[in-house]
Amino acid sequence: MSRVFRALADPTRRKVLTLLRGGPLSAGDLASHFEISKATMSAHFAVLREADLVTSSKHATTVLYYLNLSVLEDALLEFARLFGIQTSPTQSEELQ
Amino acid sequence: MSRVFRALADPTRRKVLTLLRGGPLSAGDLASHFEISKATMSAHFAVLREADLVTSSKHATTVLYYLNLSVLEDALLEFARLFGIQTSPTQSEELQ
DNA sequence: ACTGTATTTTGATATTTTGCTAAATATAAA
DNA sequence: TTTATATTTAGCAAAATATCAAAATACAGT
Repeated sequence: MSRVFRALADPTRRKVLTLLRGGPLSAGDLASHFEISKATMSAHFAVLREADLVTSSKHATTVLYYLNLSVLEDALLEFARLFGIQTSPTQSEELQ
Repeated sequence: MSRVFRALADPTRRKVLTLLRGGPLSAGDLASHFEISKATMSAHFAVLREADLVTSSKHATTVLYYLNLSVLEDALLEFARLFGIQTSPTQSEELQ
């Protein structure tokens, strides 16, 4: 929980996540959207991985990053639950 | 946005917010739930105030803290919108 | 005016975060 | 095997954060 919020507290990392909404992107493609060194971007990716907000896979020399939407959804629900804010039921909950 | 997530990244501050769900509490009452100095708690309150997650009012020597639920709700909606996660409409949206 | 209570501010220290450059790693291609 | 490309790791500096004890502030009651 803390790790997810901490990851979301940085605007660069939030933008990375929104870029990944459109589908997986490589580390380099993601980095090209920012004026920040690739080494620093790599550190941001590590924070996102540790929060389990993204996963990665390596193909040849490029590393692809994927958005882990389910962790975001869980964080959102936990957030809502913590403060008694009502949200719509999830699909899996409706199936019960 | 960053300030709200950063404020939520700390477990002490999250617990303060959940304690305030039951209604306003004084700085001292809030502090009594933690094994942390009052000076440090005061710093946590300042972070929550800067994120606009709480407001405060002074009565004589005691400072009362109030949960600002609407800011939490807005943050939750923004969070959901950012990632295209569906939520139920708010009451005010239904009234339009 | 003095005393006691509640809270915040200040000053100090330790840790974490964010950023950089340079070096290391891994892989593909020539 | 050398070279080029993509990415991460290492090492470092500056800024931000978390914590405390002690001092300062604000107010109520005596």
